[in-house]
Amino acid sequence: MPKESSPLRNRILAALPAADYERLLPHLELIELPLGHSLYESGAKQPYVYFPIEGIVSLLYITQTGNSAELAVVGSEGMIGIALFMGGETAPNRAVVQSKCRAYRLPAQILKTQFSEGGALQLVLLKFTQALITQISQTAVCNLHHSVDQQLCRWLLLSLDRLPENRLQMTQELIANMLGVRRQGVTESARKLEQDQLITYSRGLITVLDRPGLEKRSCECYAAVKTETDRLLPQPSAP
Amino acid sequence: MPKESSPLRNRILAALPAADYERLLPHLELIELPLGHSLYESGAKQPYVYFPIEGIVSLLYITQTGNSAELAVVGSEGMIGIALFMGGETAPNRAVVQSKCRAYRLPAQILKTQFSEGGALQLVLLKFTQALITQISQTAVCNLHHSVDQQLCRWLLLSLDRLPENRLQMTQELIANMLGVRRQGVTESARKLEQDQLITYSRGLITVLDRPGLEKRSCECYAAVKTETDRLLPQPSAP
DNA sequence: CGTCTTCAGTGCGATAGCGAACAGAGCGCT
DNA sequence: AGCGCTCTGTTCGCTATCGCACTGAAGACG
Repeated sequence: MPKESSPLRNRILAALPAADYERLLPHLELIELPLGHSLYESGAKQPYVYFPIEGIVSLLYITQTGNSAELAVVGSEGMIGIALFMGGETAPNRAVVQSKCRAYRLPAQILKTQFSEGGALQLVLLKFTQALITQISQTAVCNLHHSVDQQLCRWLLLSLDRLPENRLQMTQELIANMLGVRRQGVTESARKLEQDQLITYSRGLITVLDRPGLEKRSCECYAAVKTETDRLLPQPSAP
Repeated sequence: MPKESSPLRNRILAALPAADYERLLPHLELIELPLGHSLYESGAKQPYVYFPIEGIVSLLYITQTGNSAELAVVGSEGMIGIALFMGGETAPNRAVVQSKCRAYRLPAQILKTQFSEGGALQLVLLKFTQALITQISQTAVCNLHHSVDQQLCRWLLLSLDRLPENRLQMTQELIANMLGVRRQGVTESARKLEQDQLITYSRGLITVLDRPGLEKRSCECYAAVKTETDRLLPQPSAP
C-alpha cells in the first residue's frame, strides 16, 4: 500500500505508467475537503478536477422543487469532474463531500491537455467514466424497482467500500436526502437493521456489525455496480 | 436536409469534418432494423456499432426478477455501442429497437481505431456520451420523484423528437415495460391525456394532438434532457 | 362467418411511501 | 444544573402504485 497521503492511493493515478504519472505529479496539490463542501455546482465551470485518496463524494441532482437524488458516489477509485474531458465543460449536477475527504486537485487545463494526448490516462479516465455510467444506471433501476430497505443496504455498502473502517458518520436525515426519500423511511429501515443486529447507530454515527448480512439484504444493484467497477478498474493490489 | 438515406442524417456523422467523414464512409453499411430487434445483449461483445438515421432504440436494463427499466433512448442524434470506445467493450444492458429503424453500422474495430486517433470523431462521440449520461441521470431522478402521468409525458416527448410524424406505434404494454410500471398505470394516464385532448390512440397507435400541452404536463426532466442534448450536440441546421 | 389473439378498460384489496406533527433522548453550552 | 439544539422514534391519515382478475372491443385469420 502506498504511503498515507501519496497520490497513488487514488486508483486512477495508481493505474498510470510512470511517465504519465510523473507528468501530472508537479501539478497535483493535496487538499482537505470538509464535510458538506461542494466541489462543483450544477452548470458551473470547474477550475479543478479532484482525485480523492480518502473519503466519499456524492453526485447529486436537485430538482426544481428542491428534492434531491444521489446519482452516484465516488471515492478513491475515481475522479470528480468528468464533464471536463467529455467535452461539455459543465454538467447539470452537484458534487458534495459526504465524509471527511482528502483529494489531489489538478488544474482543469492540465487535465484537458493531458487527456487529449491519448494514451494511458485517457484510457483509464474513460473506463472510470463507464463505471460511473453503470452506477448511475443502476441507481435509476434501484429507484424504480427496489424498496427503501434494499436501497439503504445498497447505500451503506457502497459507502463502506470507500471508508477505512466499518463506521460512517451520517445522520438519517442526510441519508434520506441521498436516497431521495423521507427521513422517517430511513429511520424505519434502520430500526429493522438494528433489530436484526446488522448495524448499530446513535446520533449520526452508524456502525456496521454484519456486512455479509447487509449484502444478503441488499438488492442486486450493489453487486452489479461492484462487479462492473472492479472489472473496469482492477484493484492495484492485483499481482 | 441531406437526402433520404444519407449517413448525414445522423447527427454525429453530420458533425464530422469532411476528411473524418470520408474515412468512415467506405465502412458504413445501411441496414434496416425491425421492431423488437436487439442490437446487443447485456455483457455481450458487439461486432458493430450503429448510427441510426431514423427511428428509436431504447437502452434497457433487465433485473434478476425480470422487471425492466429504460435508461435512455437514442435516435438519429446518437450512436449505439459506446462501451466500445469507453474501454469496457461490454455494458450490462440491452439495446432494443423500439420503432422501425434504419441505421448505418460500422465494424467495431474501425470505430476503435478511428476513435483512438483523437480528433473530431473522438470529440463528438464523447459529447454524445455526456448527453447520454445526462439522460440516464434524469431517468434516475424521474423514476424517483415523478408520477406515472409525468413520466408518460416525458417519454412521449422524447420519442416524438425522434420520429418524423406526430404518431407512434407502441402498445401501452410496451410503454409500461419501458417505464417499469404496470400496464394499467399507463392505461390510466393515457386515458387522462385522451380526455384532455392531448393525444388519441387505438390498438398500438398513438397520435399526439397537442404537443405544447404535453410539455406543460411533463415534469422538468424532458426539458432538462433536451436542453443539455442540444447544448452538447447542436442541430446541424443551425446557421 | 365464426374463432382467436391482442389491446385496452375497470374494479378491488393490499401496501409502500408521503406529509405533517409531536415526543423523547443525547449532547453541548453557559 | 438548566437550556436549547440536533437527532431519532412514533403516530395518523392520505395517495399512488401494485398485483390480480376479469370484461369488452378491435382486428387477424382460417
